[in-house]
Amino acid sequence: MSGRPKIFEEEEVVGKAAALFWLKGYEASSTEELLVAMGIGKGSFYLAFKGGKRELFEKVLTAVSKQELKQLRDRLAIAENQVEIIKDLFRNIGLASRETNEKGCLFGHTIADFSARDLALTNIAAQHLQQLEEIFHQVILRALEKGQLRTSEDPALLASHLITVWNGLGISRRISSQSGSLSPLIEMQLKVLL
Amino acid sequence: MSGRPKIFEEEEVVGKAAALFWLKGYEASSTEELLVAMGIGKGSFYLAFKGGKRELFEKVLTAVSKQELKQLRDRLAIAENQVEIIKDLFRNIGLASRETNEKGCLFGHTIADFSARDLALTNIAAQHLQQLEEIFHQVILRALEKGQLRTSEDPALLASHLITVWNGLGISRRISSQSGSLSPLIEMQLKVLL
DNA sequence: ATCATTATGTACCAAACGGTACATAATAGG
DNA sequence: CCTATTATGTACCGTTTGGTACATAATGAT
Repeated sequence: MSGRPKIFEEEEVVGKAAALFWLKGYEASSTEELLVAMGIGKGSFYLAFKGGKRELFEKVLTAVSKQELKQLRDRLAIAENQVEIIKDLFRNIGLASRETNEKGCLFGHTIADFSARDLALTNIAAQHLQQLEEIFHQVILRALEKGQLRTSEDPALLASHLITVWNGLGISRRISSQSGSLSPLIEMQLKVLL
Repeated sequence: MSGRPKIFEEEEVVGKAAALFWLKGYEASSTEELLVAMGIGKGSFYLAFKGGKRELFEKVLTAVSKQELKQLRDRLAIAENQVEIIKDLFRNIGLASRETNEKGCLFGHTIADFSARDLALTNIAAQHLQQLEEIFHQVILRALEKGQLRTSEDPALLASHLITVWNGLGISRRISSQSGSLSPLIEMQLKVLL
């Protein structure tokens, strides 16, 4: 039944590859570098990921998406004031370290990179953003019901707007000189959630 | 003094290269493809652009930046209501064709691509956005003086915010299904300029 | 112990990449 | 018309790329 044992777990090496892709982008991360980062050899890699680098990136995208969405949903599930959780999501961009900020948003980056040449990957990234938008939407709707929010804007548009700002900040954060410099901007931007 | 005549103008081929870079990004545009798009051979190319592909891209960035900023400044110079010009800039994203939209924002894209590996190119793109932001800033200040604008937000922050939205829309437009679908969102976003 | 099975590391490879070398062509000046 | 000068096209090249082939190692089952 079972031969030589694996020396790695897929989830783990996908995570390590994610860090590199996130930092350097797809093309600029060579397979060699990725193997070093993942700590496995070519033999193991191409056995586990028959589709090579592209399949790896696809798995990275879905894994990161799943993880980020779960993390957010978990936080929302136990929160008294869900809107504050969303706001904190944005505030954290302002507070994050320089290294974290230089990574920007993996999904925005992916769309920029691939929208002209790989529909499948673009769709995965687009879907992530759509799901994030849907979460924003639901939070806004519930907050309106509870009277925690007194905006007169269309909740769906408001959610779209937040995604726009999210993606925009994903670029701004990459070129913001110091950690914290985006905070005043973000605070202003969050006034749409009053 | 002068030998064999050139069969191309630098400005012209830089423009043609820009279209390809803009559509496909830096890495995905091979030198071969670029040469075809520009309509010149390797000999001419490497004579005119000693720095090769990278120098070409740098010239593309500066050329597009210069052109776009000039166009905007010219429009502002003859406008009665400058704020409307800025608003139209955003509205045009909503109205643009699918092909135009798929190009997204060259400068945002460049930052995403290069911020982790090429400071010089990143800076050119960042500078463009800063100049755009400065234009927004000035327009807002003047509109406030003239009483054309009655916002209580800090003009500098407002300009930063507009750049954020600009960059965010640069991503959204790449995945928006149909032309025009972003317009309601953009109209809502422009309410910060009241 | 041997065998089937699965994983690993290494040697190897074809293709594409960006870039160079160089022979040749077209102009202006003398 | 010859020469200096500049531009062009083509043949070529070294590297790097992502990827494959294969011999070998480690396990469970019999």
